[in-house]
Amino acid sequence: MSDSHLIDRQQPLGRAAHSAAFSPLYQQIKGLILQGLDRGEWKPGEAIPSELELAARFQVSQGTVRKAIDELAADNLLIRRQGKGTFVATHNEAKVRYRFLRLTPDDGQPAASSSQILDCRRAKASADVAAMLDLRAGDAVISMRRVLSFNDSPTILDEIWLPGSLFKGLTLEFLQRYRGPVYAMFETEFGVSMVRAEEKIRAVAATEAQAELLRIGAGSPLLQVERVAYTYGDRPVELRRGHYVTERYYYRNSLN
Amino acid sequence: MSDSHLIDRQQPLGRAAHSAAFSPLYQQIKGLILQGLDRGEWKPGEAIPSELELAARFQVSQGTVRKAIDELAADNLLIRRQGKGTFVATHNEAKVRYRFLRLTPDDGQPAASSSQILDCRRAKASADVAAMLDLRAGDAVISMRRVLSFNDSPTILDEIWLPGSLFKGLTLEFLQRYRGPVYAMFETEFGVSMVRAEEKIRAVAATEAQAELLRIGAGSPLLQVERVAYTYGDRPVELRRGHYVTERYYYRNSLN
DNA sequence: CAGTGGTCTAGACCACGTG
DNA sequence: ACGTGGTCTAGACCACTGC
Repeated sequence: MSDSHLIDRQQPLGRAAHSAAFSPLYQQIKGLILQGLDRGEWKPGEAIPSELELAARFQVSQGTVRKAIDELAADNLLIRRQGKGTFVATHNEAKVRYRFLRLTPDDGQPAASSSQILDCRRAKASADVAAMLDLRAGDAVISMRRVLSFNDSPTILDEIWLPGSLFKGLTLEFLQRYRGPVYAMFETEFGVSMVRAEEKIRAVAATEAQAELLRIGAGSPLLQVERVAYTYGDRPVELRRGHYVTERYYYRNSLN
Repeated sequence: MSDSHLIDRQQPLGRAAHSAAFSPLYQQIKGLILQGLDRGEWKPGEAIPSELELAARFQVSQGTVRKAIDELAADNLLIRRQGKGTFVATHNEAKVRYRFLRLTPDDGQPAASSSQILDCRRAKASADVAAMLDLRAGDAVISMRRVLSFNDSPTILDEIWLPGSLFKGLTLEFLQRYRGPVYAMFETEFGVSMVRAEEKIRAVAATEAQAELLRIGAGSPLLQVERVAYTYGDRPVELRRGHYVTERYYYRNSLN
Protein backbone atom coordinates (compact mmCIF):
# COMPACT_ATOMS: atom_id res chain seq x y z
CA MET A 1 0.00 0.00 0.00
CA SER A 2 2.85 2.38 0.70
CA ASP A 3 3.57 2.10 -2.99
CA SER A 4 0.50 4.05 -3.88
CA HIS A 5 0.34 7.80 -3.50
CA LEU A 6 -2.74 8.37 -5.58
CA ILE A 7 -5.43 10.84 -4.87
CA ASP A 8 -8.08 9.00 -2.87
CA ARG A 9 -10.72 7.79 -5.29
CA GLN A 10 -12.85 6.02 -2.70
CA GLN A 11 -14.48 9.35 -2.17
CA PRO A 12 -16.23 10.21 -5.41
CA LEU A 13 -14.43 13.17 -6.93
CA GLY A 14 -17.15 15.76 -6.68
CA ARG A 15 -15.69 19.15 -5.98
CA ALA A 16 -12.24 17.71 -5.47
CA ALA A 17 -12.02 17.62 -9.24
CA HIS A 18 -12.04 21.39 -9.25
CA SER A 19 -8.99 21.64 -7.06
CA ALA A 20 -5.68 22.51 -8.62
CA ALA A 21 -4.16 19.20 -7.55
CA PHE A 22 -6.58 17.15 -9.60
CA SER A 23 -5.39 15.04 -12.45
CA PRO A 24 -6.84 11.93 -14.05
CA LEU A 25 -5.89 8.61 -12.57
CA TYR A 26 -3.91 7.53 -15.61
CA GLN A 27 -1.86 10.72 -15.40
CA GLN A 28 -1.02 9.92 -11.81
CA ILE A 29 0.01 6.42 -12.86
CA LYS A 30 2.11 7.94 -15.62
CA GLY A 31 3.83 10.10 -13.02
CA LEU A 32 4.53 7.09 -10.82
CA ILE A 33 6.04 5.14 -13.72
CA LEU A 34 8.11 8.20 -14.62
CA GLN A 35 9.41 8.33 -11.05
CA GLY A 36 10.44 4.70 -11.39
CA LEU A 37 12.32 5.47 -14.56
CA ASP A 38 13.97 8.46 -12.94
CA ARG A 39 14.98 6.46 -9.86
CA GLY A 40 16.48 3.86 -12.16
CA GLU A 41 14.14 1.15 -10.90
CA TRP A 42 14.23 -0.20 -14.47
CA LYS A 43 17.34 0.45 -16.55
CA PRO A 44 17.33 1.44 -20.24
CA GLY A 45 16.78 -1.64 -22.36
CA GLU A 46 15.12 -3.59 -19.56
CA ALA A 47 11.46 -4.55 -19.45
CA ILE A 48 9.14 -2.86 -16.99
CA PRO A 49 6.54 -5.03 -15.22
CA SER A 50 3.59 -6.22 -17.30
CA GLU A 51 0.44 -4.16 -17.45
CA LEU A 52 -1.36 -6.57 -15.12
CA GLU A 53 1.44 -6.41 -12.55
CA LEU A 54 1.46 -2.63 -12.60
CA ALA A 55 -2.32 -2.60 -12.36
CA ALA A 56 -2.13 -4.78 -9.25
CA ARG A 57 0.66 -2.71 -7.74
CA PHE A 58 -1.16 0.60 -8.25
CA GLN A 59 -4.62 -0.81 -7.53
CA VAL A 60 -6.17 0.30 -10.80
CA SER A 61 -7.44 -1.56 -13.85
CA GLN A 62 -5.24 -2.73 -16.69
CA GLY A 63 -6.90 -0.20 -18.99
CA THR A 64 -5.77 2.71 -16.86
CA VAL A 65 -2.19 1.46 -16.76
CA ARG A 66 -2.40 0.97 -20.50
CA LYS A 67 -3.36 4.55 -21.12
CA ALA A 68 -0.46 5.75 -18.97
CA ILE A 69 1.97 3.51 -20.85
CA ASP A 70 0.49 4.61 -24.18
CA GLU A 71 1.47 8.18 -23.45
CA LEU A 72 4.95 7.28 -22.27
CA ALA A 73 5.42 5.21 -25.42
CA ALA A 74 4.20 8.13 -27.54
CA ASP A 75 6.88 10.26 -25.85
CA ASN A 76 9.50 7.63 -26.73
CA LEU A 77 10.28 6.93 -23.09
CA LEU A 78 9.01 3.36 -23.36
CA ILE A 79 8.87 0.93 -26.23
CA ARG A 80 6.11 -1.65 -26.53
CA ARG A 81 6.91 -4.99 -28.10
CA GLN A 82 3.98 -7.24 -28.74
CA GLY A 83 4.31 -10.60 -27.09
CA LYS A 84 7.44 -9.56 -25.19
CA GLY A 85 6.68 -6.67 -22.92
CA THR A 86 7.28 -2.96 -22.51
CA PHE A 87 10.88 -1.77 -22.44
CA VAL A 88 12.71 1.32 -21.28
CA ALA A 89 13.89 3.25 -24.33
CA THR A 90 17.63 3.34 -24.91
CA HIS A 91 20.01 5.06 -27.28
CA ASN A 92 21.81 1.74 -27.76
CA GLU A 93 19.52 0.63 -30.52
CA ALA A 94 19.65 0.91 -34.27
CA LYS A 95 16.08 2.13 -34.54
CA VAL A 96 16.25 5.16 -32.30
CA ARG A 97 19.99 5.61 -32.21
CA TYR A 98 20.08 8.71 -34.33
CA ARG A 99 16.80 10.10 -33.16
CA PHE A 100 18.45 13.41 -32.35
CA LEU A 101 20.66 13.68 -35.42
CA ARG A 102 18.63 15.48 -38.04
CA LEU A 103 21.36 16.00 -40.60
CA THR A 104 20.68 14.00 -43.76
CA PRO A 105 22.75 13.64 -46.94
CA ASP A 106 21.33 15.04 -50.16
CA ASP A 107 21.60 11.68 -51.88
CA GLY A 108 21.67 8.10 -50.58
CA GLN A 109 21.85 7.96 -46.83
CA PRO A 110 24.73 5.85 -45.63
CA ALA A 111 27.93 7.60 -44.74
CA ALA A 112 30.94 6.52 -42.76
CA SER A 113 31.14 8.83 -39.76
CA SER A 114 34.01 9.48 -37.43
CA SER A 115 34.43 11.72 -34.42
CA GLN A 116 37.50 13.66 -33.41
CA ILE A 117 37.58 15.06 -29.89
CA LEU A 118 39.35 18.41 -29.79
CA ASP A 119 39.37 18.99 -26.05
CA CYS A 120 37.55 18.23 -22.83
CA ARG A 121 38.08 20.14 -19.62
CA ARG A 122 36.45 21.02 -16.33
CA ALA A 123 35.45 24.63 -15.96
CA LYS A 124 33.15 26.95 -14.09
CA ALA A 125 29.80 27.71 -15.66
CA SER A 126 29.42 31.16 -17.15
CA ALA A 127 26.18 32.97 -16.38
CA ASP A 128 24.48 32.04 -19.64
CA VAL A 129 25.56 28.40 -19.65
CA ALA A 130 24.48 28.10 -16.03
CA ALA A 131 21.08 29.56 -16.82
CA MET A 132 20.40 27.07 -19.56
CA LEU A 133 21.53 24.09 -17.48
CA ASP A 134 19.66 25.22 -14.36
CA LEU A 135 22.91 25.69 -12.47
CA ARG A 136 24.42 28.63 -10.64
CA ALA A 137 27.14 30.66 -12.30
CA GLY A 138 30.48 29.23 -11.19
CA ASP A 139 29.18 25.67 -10.70
CA ALA A 140 31.38 22.96 -12.15
CA VAL A 141 30.75 22.07 -15.77
CA ILE A 142 32.52 19.91 -18.30
CA SER A 143 33.20 21.57 -21.61
CA MET A 144 34.22 19.67 -24.70
CA ARG A 145 34.54 20.16 -28.42
CA ARG A 146 34.56 17.69 -31.27
CA VAL A 147 34.39 17.46 -35.04
CA LEU A 148 32.17 14.91 -36.75
CA SER A 149 33.15 13.88 -40.26
CA PHE A 150 31.06 12.05 -42.83
CA ASN A 151 32.95 10.27 -45.59
CA ASP A 152 36.08 11.97 -44.28
CA SER A 153 34.77 15.48 -44.80
CA PRO A 154 34.37 17.47 -41.57
CA THR A 155 30.71 18.44 -41.30
CA ILE A 156 29.78 19.15 -37.69
CA LEU A 157 31.65 21.16 -35.09
CA ASP A 158 30.09 20.64 -31.65
CA GLU A 159 30.71 22.46 -28.43
CA ILE A 160 29.14 20.68 -25.45
CA TRP A 161 28.59 21.66 -21.82
CA LEU A 162 27.56 19.18 -19.13
CA PRO A 163 26.86 19.60 -15.41
CA GLY A 164 30.03 18.51 -13.64
CA SER A 165 28.09 16.84 -10.84
CA LEU A 166 26.52 14.27 -13.17
CA PHE A 167 29.52 13.43 -15.30
CA LYS A 168 32.39 12.84 -12.89
CA GLY A 169 35.14 10.90 -14.59
CA LEU A 170 34.43 12.16 -18.07
CA THR A 171 37.87 12.96 -19.41
CA LEU A 172 39.52 13.46 -22.77
CA GLU A 173 41.12 10.01 -22.54
CA PHE A 174 37.79 8.42 -21.74
CA LEU A 175 36.11 10.09 -24.69
CA GLN A 176 38.85 9.10 -27.09
CA ARG A 177 38.63 5.47 -26.03
CA TYR A 178 34.87 5.38 -26.44
CA ARG A 179 33.21 4.19 -29.63
CA GLY A 180 29.69 5.03 -30.65
CA PRO A 181 27.08 7.69 -30.06
CA VAL A 182 27.57 10.11 -27.20
CA TYR A 183 24.04 9.76 -25.84
CA ALA A 184 24.43 6.00 -25.65
CA MET A 185 27.61 6.56 -23.63
CA PHE A 186 25.95 9.06 -21.29
CA GLU A 187 23.27 6.48 -20.66
CA THR A 188 25.51 3.46 -20.21
CA GLU A 189 28.40 5.07 -18.38
CA PHE A 190 26.78 7.84 -16.38
CA GLY A 191 23.16 6.75 -16.06
CA VAL A 192 21.88 9.90 -17.73
CA SER A 193 19.14 9.34 -20.32
CA MET A 194 18.45 12.05 -22.85
CA VAL A 195 14.76 12.11 -23.44
CA ARG A 196 13.88 15.33 -25.19
CA ALA A 197 15.61 18.40 -26.58
CA GLU A 198 14.86 21.94 -27.69
CA GLU A 199 16.82 23.57 -30.47
CA LYS A 200 17.31 27.10 -31.73
CA ILE A 201 18.53 27.22 -35.30
CA ARG A 202 20.16 30.08 -37.17
CA ALA A 203 22.37 30.73 -40.16
CA VAL A 204 25.72 32.28 -39.26
CA ALA A 205 29.01 33.04 -40.95
CA ALA A 206 31.94 30.79 -40.09
CA THR A 207 34.63 32.36 -37.91
CA GLU A 208 38.28 31.86 -38.82
CA ALA A 209 38.65 29.13 -36.24
CA GLN A 210 35.51 27.29 -37.31
CA ALA A 211 36.43 27.58 -40.98
CA GLU A 212 39.79 26.02 -40.38
CA LEU A 213 38.40 23.08 -38.42
CA LEU A 214 35.70 22.42 -41.00
CA ARG A 215 38.00 23.06 -43.96
CA ILE A 216 35.80 25.71 -45.55
CA GLY A 217 36.31 29.38 -46.28
CA ALA A 218 36.02 31.91 -43.46
CA GLY A 219 32.64 33.59 -43.66
CA SER A 220 30.95 30.59 -45.28
CA PRO A 221 27.38 30.06 -44.13
CA LEU A 222 26.97 27.55 -41.31
CA LEU A 223 23.87 26.18 -39.69
CA GLN A 224 24.09 26.96 -36.00
CA VAL A 225 22.09 24.61 -33.78
CA GLU A 226 21.86 25.38 -30.09
CA ARG A 227 20.40 22.47 -28.20
CA VAL A 228 19.33 21.96 -24.61
CA ALA A 229 18.70 18.28 -23.89
CA TYR A 230 16.55 17.09 -21.00
CA THR A 231 16.30 13.92 -18.97
CA TYR A 232 13.29 12.57 -17.03
CA GLY A 233 11.32 15.29 -15.32
CA ASP A 234 12.44 17.96 -17.78
CA ARG A 235 15.78 18.51 -16.07
CA PRO A 236 18.31 20.01 -18.50
CA VAL A 237 21.51 17.98 -18.59
CA GLU A 238 23.29 19.04 -21.75
CA LEU A 239 23.90 22.25 -23.64
CA ARG A 240 25.28 21.86 -27.12
CA ARG A 241 26.14 24.41 -29.74
CA GLY A 242 26.71 22.81 -33.13
CA HIS A 243 27.82 24.30 -36.41
CA TYR A 244 26.89 22.26 -39.48
CA VAL A 245 28.21 22.49 -43.01
CA THR A 246 25.10 22.17 -45.17
CA GLU A 247 26.62 21.89 -48.60
CA ARG A 248 25.80 18.23 -49.11
CA TYR A 249 23.64 17.68 -46.03
CA TYR A 250 20.45 19.25 -44.80
CA TYR A 251 18.59 19.42 -41.53
CA ARG A 252 15.30 17.64 -41.96
CA ASN A 253 12.19 18.54 -40.03
CA SER A 254 8.53 17.55 -39.99
CA LEU A 255 5.74 19.94 -39.11
CA ASN A 256 2.45 18.62 -37.82
CA MET B 1 -25.23 -0.31 -44.93
CA SER B 2 -23.70 1.01 -48.10
CA ASP B 3 -21.86 3.42 -45.86
CA SER B 4 -19.68 0.72 -44.43
CA HIS B 5 -16.78 -0.73 -46.36
CA LEU B 6 -15.09 -2.46 -43.49
CA ILE B 7 -13.39 -5.80 -43.63
CA ASP B 8 -15.99 -8.38 -42.67
CA ARG B 9 -15.57 -9.11 -39.00
CA GLN B 10 -18.44 -11.58 -38.74
CA GLN B 11 -15.95 -14.19 -39.84
CA PRO B 12 -13.38 -14.43 -37.09
CA LEU B 13 -10.12 -13.07 -38.45
CA GLY B 14 -8.06 -16.22 -38.42
CA ARG B 15 -5.65 -16.28 -41.29
CA ALA B 16 -7.24 -13.22 -42.82
CA ALA B 17 -5.22 -11.26 -40.28
CA HIS B 18 -2.09 -12.34 -42.08
CA SER B 19 -3.21 -10.90 -45.38
CA ALA B 20 -1.76 -7.64 -46.56
CA ALA B 21 -5.13 -5.92 -46.47
CA PHE B 22 -5.57 -6.41 -42.74
CA SER B 23 -5.70 -3.46 -40.41
CA PRO B 24 -7.35 -2.98 -37.03
CA LEU B 25 -10.96 -1.88 -37.03
CA TYR B 26 -10.17 1.50 -35.52
CA GLN B 27 -7.66 2.15 -38.31
CA GLN B 28 -10.33 1.40 -40.87
CA ILE B 29 -12.67 3.81 -39.09
CA LYS B 30 -9.88 6.39 -39.07
CA GLY B 31 -9.57 5.93 -42.81
CA LEU B 32 -13.31 6.40 -43.32
CA ILE B 33 -13.32 9.60 -41.26
CA LEU B 34 -10.31 10.80 -43.24
CA GLN B 35 -12.19 10.18 -46.46
CA GLY B 36 -15.04 12.27 -45.12
CA LEU B 37 -12.65 15.10 -44.35
CA ASP B 38 -11.09 14.80 -47.78
CA ARG B 39 -14.48 14.79 -49.51
CA GLY B 40 -15.37 17.90 -47.57
CA GLU B 41 -18.28 16.20 -45.84
CA TRP B 42 -17.43 18.36 -42.84
CA LYS B 43 -15.75 21.73 -43.43
CA PRO B 44 -12.89 23.15 -41.38
CA GLY B 45 -14.24 24.62 -38.17
CA GLU B 46 -17.41 22.52 -38.24
CA ALA B 47 -18.23 19.74 -35.82
CA ILE B 48 -18.17 16.15 -37.00
CA PRO B 49 -20.92 13.82 -35.75
CA SER B 50 -20.72 12.73 -32.12
CA GLU B 51 -18.90 9.54 -31.23
CA LEU B 52 -22.16 7.71 -30.69
CA GLU B 53 -23.51 8.76 -34.08
CA LEU B 54 -20.36 7.65 -35.84
CA ALA B 55 -20.41 4.38 -33.90
CA ALA B 56 -23.96 3.76 -35.14
CA ARG B 57 -23.11 4.72 -38.68
CA PHE B 58 -20.08 2.46 -38.87
CA GLN B 59 -21.59 -0.33 -36.78
CA VAL B 60 -18.83 -0.41 -34.20
CA SER B 61 -18.65 0.52 -30.54
CA GLN B 62 -18.07 4.03 -29.26
CA GLY B 63 -14.68 2.96 -27.94
CA THR B 64 -13.47 2.02 -31.39
CA VAL B 65 -14.59 5.33 -32.87
CA ARG B 66 -12.92 7.06 -29.96
CA LYS B 67 -9.58 5.46 -30.67
CA ALA B 68 -9.81 6.49 -34.32
CA ILE B 69 -10.65 10.07 -33.36
CA ASP B 70 -7.87 10.07 -30.76
CA GLU B 71 -5.32 9.44 -33.48
CA LEU B 72 -6.77 12.05 -35.80
CA ALA B 73 -6.73 14.55 -32.93
CA ALA B 74 -3.10 13.65 -32.17
CA ASP B 75 -2.30 14.43 -35.80
CA ASN B 76 -4.03 17.81 -35.44
CA LEU B 77 -6.66 16.97 -38.04
CA LEU B 78 -9.45 17.12 -35.48
CA ILE B 79 -9.86 19.09 -32.28
CA ARG B 80 -11.79 17.74 -29.33
CA ARG B 81 -13.69 20.14 -27.13
CA GLN B 82 -15.16 18.72 -23.98
CA GLY B 83 -18.89 19.21 -23.74
CA LYS B 84 -19.10 20.61 -27.25
CA GLY B 85 -17.98 18.03 -29.76
CA THR B 86 -15.14 17.22 -32.12
CA PHE B 87 -14.23 19.79 -34.76
CA VAL B 88 -12.35 19.84 -38.02
CA ALA B 89 -9.05 21.65 -37.49
CA THR B 90 -8.70 24.99 -39.22
CA HIS B 91 -5.96 27.56 -39.72
CA ASN B 92 -8.48 30.30 -38.87
CA GLU B 93 -7.82 30.02 -35.19
CA ALA B 94 -5.52 31.81 -32.82
CA LYS B 95 -4.31 28.61 -31.20
CA VAL B 96 -3.02 26.75 -34.25
CA ARG B 97 -2.73 29.67 -36.61
CA TYR B 98 1.03 29.82 -36.65
CA ARG B 99 1.58 26.11 -36.28
CA PHE B 100 3.84 26.10 -39.31
CA LEU B 101 5.75 29.30 -38.57
CA ARG B 102 8.72 28.31 -36.50
CA LEU B 103 10.57 31.60 -36.51
CA THR B 104 10.68 33.13 -33.04
CA PRO B 105 12.13 36.44 -31.86
CA ASP B 106 15.11 36.37 -29.50
CA ASP B 107 13.27 38.45 -26.92
CA GLY B 108 9.59 39.02 -26.18
CA GLN B 109 7.33 37.41 -28.69
CA PRO B 110 4.87 39.82 -30.19
CA ALA B 111 5.83 41.53 -33.43
CA ALA B 112 3.79 43.44 -35.95
CA SER B 113 4.02 41.48 -39.18
CA SER B 114 3.22 42.58 -42.69
CA SER B 115 3.39 40.83 -46.03
CA GLN B 116 4.40 42.31 -49.36
CA ILE B 117 3.58 40.31 -52.48
CA LEU B 118 6.28 40.71 -55.11
CA ASP B 119 4.67 38.79 -57.93
CA CYS B 120 2.26 35.99 -58.76
CA ARG B 121 2.04 34.36 -62.15
CA ARG B 122 0.97 31.19 -63.90
CA ALA B 123 3.75 29.06 -65.30
CA LYS B 124 4.66 25.57 -66.38
CA ALA B 125 6.22 23.30 -63.77
CA SER B 126 9.91 22.63 -64.17
CA ALA B 127 11.00 19.04 -63.72
CA ASP B 128 12.11 19.44 -60.11
CA VAL B 129 9.08 21.47 -59.00
CA ALA B 130 6.81 18.96 -60.73
CA ALA B 131 8.50 16.06 -58.97
CA MET B 132 7.98 17.55 -55.54
CA LEU B 133 4.34 18.43 -56.21
CA ASP B 134 3.56 15.06 -57.81
CA LEU B 135 2.84 16.73 -61.15
CA ARG B 136 4.23 16.20 -64.64
CA ALA B 137 6.80 18.62 -65.96
CA GLY B 138 4.96 21.30 -67.90
CA ASP B 139 1.76 21.08 -65.85
CA ALA B 140 0.30 24.42 -64.82
CA VAL B 141 1.59 25.87 -61.58
CA ILE B 142 1.19 29.18 -59.83
CA SER B 143 4.40 30.79 -58.73
CA MET B 144 4.55 33.68 -56.28
CA ARG B 145 7.04 35.53 -54.15
CA ARG B 146 6.59 37.65 -51.07
CA VAL B 147 8.49 39.35 -48.29
CA LEU B 148 7.35 39.08 -44.68
CA SER B 149 8.45 41.84 -42.34
CA PHE B 150 8.40 41.88 -38.57
CA ASN B 151 8.43 45.28 -36.91
CA ASP B 152 9.07 46.74 -40.34
CA SER B 153 12.29 44.83 -40.91
CA PRO B 154 12.15 42.39 -43.84
CA THR B 155 12.84 38.95 -42.44
CA ILE B 156 11.44 36.25 -44.70
CA LEU B 157 11.60 35.97 -48.47
CA ASP B 158 9.29 33.23 -49.70
CA GLU B 159 8.98 31.67 -53.11
CA ILE B 160 5.87 29.51 -53.41
CA TRP B 161 4.67 27.05 -56.06
CA LEU B 162 1.12 25.70 -56.16
CA PRO B 163 -0.60 23.22 -58.48
CA GLY B 164 -2.54 25.34 -60.97
CA SER B 165 -5.47 22.94 -61.02
CA LEU B 166 -6.26 23.52 -57.35
CA PHE B 167 -5.82 27.26 -57.17
CA LYS B 168 -7.68 28.67 -60.15
CA GLY B 169 -8.39 32.34 -59.64
CA LEU B 170 -5.38 33.00 -57.42
CA THR B 171 -4.01 36.25 -58.80
CA LEU B 172 -1.75 39.04 -57.67
CA GLU B 173 -4.76 41.31 -57.11
CA PHE B 174 -6.48 38.64 -55.05
CA LEU B 175 -3.42 38.15 -52.87
CA GLN B 176 -2.96 41.84 -52.32
CA ARG B 177 -6.55 42.25 -51.21
CA TYR B 178 -6.32 39.35 -48.78
CA ARG B 179 -5.54 39.87 -45.10
CA GLY B 180 -4.21 37.16 -42.83
CA PRO B 181 -2.30 33.92 -43.01
CA VAL B 182 -1.89 32.24 -46.39
CA TYR B 183 -2.90 28.79 -45.18
CA ALA B 184 -6.14 30.16 -43.78
CA MET B 185 -6.82 31.69 -47.19
CA PHE B 186 -6.03 28.44 -49.03
CA GLU B 187 -8.50 26.72 -46.76
CA THR B 188 -11.29 29.28 -46.90
CA GLU B 189 -11.01 30.35 -50.53
CA PHE B 190 -9.81 27.21 -52.27
CA GLY B 191 -10.84 24.38 -49.97
CA VAL B 192 -7.29 23.15 -49.59
CA SER B 193 -6.28 22.27 -46.01
CA MET B 194 -2.61 22.05 -45.16
CA VAL B 195 -2.19 19.26 -42.72
CA ARG B 196 1.49 18.37 -42.54
CA ALA B 197 4.78 19.53 -43.99
CA GLU B 198 8.35 18.35 -44.48
CA GLU B 199 11.24 20.79 -44.43
CA LYS B 200 14.86 20.70 -45.52
CA ILE B 201 16.94 23.36 -43.83
CA ARG B 202 20.34 24.72 -44.80
CA ALA B 203 22.52 27.76 -44.30
CA VAL B 204 23.25 29.63 -47.52
CA ALA B 205 24.79 32.92 -48.56
CA ALA B 206 22.40 35.63 -49.74
CA THR B 207 22.43 36.36 -53.46
CA GLU B 208 22.49 39.97 -54.63
CA ALA B 209 18.78 39.88 -55.34
CA GLN B 210 17.89 38.34 -51.99
CA ALA B 211 20.16 40.73 -50.14
CA GLU B 212 18.48 43.74 -51.69
CA LEU B 213 14.98 42.56 -50.87
CA LEU B 214 15.90 41.72 -47.30
CA ARG B 215 18.06 44.81 -46.84
CA ILE B 216 21.19 42.96 -45.79
CA GLY B 217 24.64 42.60 -47.30
CA ALA B 218 25.16 40.26 -50.23
CA GLY B 219 26.70 37.04 -49.01
CA SER B 220 25.16 37.33 -45.55
CA PRO B 221 24.13 33.98 -44.07
CA LEU B 222 20.47 33.09 -44.60
CA LEU B 223 18.46 30.16 -43.32
CA GLN B 224 17.04 28.38 -46.34
CA VAL B 225 13.88 26.39 -45.62
CA GLU B 226 12.46 24.23 -48.38
CA ARG B 227 9.00 23.01 -47.50
CA VAL B 228 6.59 20.59 -49.11
CA ALA B 229 3.14 20.86 -47.53
CA TYR B 230 0.56 18.09 -47.72
CA THR B 231 -3.20 17.91 -47.49
CA TYR B 232 -5.37 14.92 -46.48
CA GLY B 233 -4.06 11.65 -47.85
CA ASP B 234 -0.49 12.91 -48.04
CA ARG B 235 -1.01 14.67 -51.33
CA PRO B 236 1.56 17.47 -51.79
CA VAL B 237 -0.11 20.79 -52.56
CA GLU B 238 2.52 23.42 -51.90
CA LEU B 239 6.23 23.83 -52.44
CA ARG B 240 7.84 26.73 -50.68
CA ARG B 241 11.40 27.91 -50.56
CA GLY B 242 11.95 30.45 -47.80
CA HIS B 243 15.01 32.47 -46.87
CA TYR B 244 15.05 33.76 -43.31
CA VAL B 245 17.20 36.45 -41.74
CA THR B 246 18.18 34.97 -38.38
CA GLU B 247 19.85 37.93 -36.76
CA ARG B 248 17.11 38.61 -34.24
CA TYR B 249 14.97 35.54 -34.88
CA TYR B 250 15.62 31.84 -34.65
CA TYR B 251 13.95 28.70 -35.95
CA ARG B 252 12.76 26.71 -32.97
CA ASN B 253 12.47 22.96 -32.97
CA SER B 254 11.68 20.23 -30.49
CA LEU B 255 13.19 16.77 -30.63
CA ASN B 256 11.43 13.86 -29.03
C1' DC C 1 1.52 -23.86 -24.15
C1' DA C 2 1.67 -19.74 -21.28
C1' DG C 3 2.37 -14.88 -21.00
C1' DT C 4 2.62 -10.53 -23.16
C1' DG C 5 0.75 -6.55 -25.44
C1' DG C 6 -3.14 -5.35 -29.18
C1' DT C 7 -7.92 -4.85 -30.24
C1' DC C 8 -12.76 -4.54 -29.32
C1' DT C 9 -16.79 -4.18 -26.66
C1' DA C 10 -20.08 -2.54 -23.06
C1' DG C 11 -21.38 0.16 -19.51
C1' DA C 12 -20.74 3.35 -15.65
C1' DC C 13 -19.93 7.86 -13.92
C1' DC C 14 -17.78 12.51 -14.42
C1' DA C 15 -17.01 17.41 -16.11
C1' DC C 16 -18.15 20.76 -19.37
C1' DG C 17 -21.13 23.67 -22.24
C1' DT C 18 -25.67 25.06 -23.60
C1' DG C 19 -30.30 25.75 -23.30
C1' DA D 1 -31.96 18.82 -18.11
C1' DC D 2 -29.46 17.16 -21.80
C1' DG D 3 -25.78 15.90 -24.88
C1' DT D 4 -20.95 16.09 -25.49
C1' DG D 5 -16.35 14.30 -24.74
C1' DG D 6 -13.25 12.47 -20.54
C1' DT D 7 -12.21 8.82 -17.41
C1' DC D 8 -12.40 4.25 -15.53
C1' DT D 9 -13.52 -0.45 -15.29
C1' DA D 10 -14.15 -5.37 -16.70
C1' DG D 11 -13.85 -8.95 -19.68
C1' DA D 12 -13.33 -11.17 -24.14
C1' DC D 13 -10.58 -12.64 -27.90
C1' DC D 14 -6.48 -11.98 -30.92
C1' DA D 15 -1.45 -12.06 -32.43
C1' DC D 16 3.20 -12.46 -31.27
C1' DT D 17 7.09 -14.50 -28.69
C1' DG D 18 9.59 -17.92 -26.41
C1' DC D 19 9.84 -22.13 -23.92
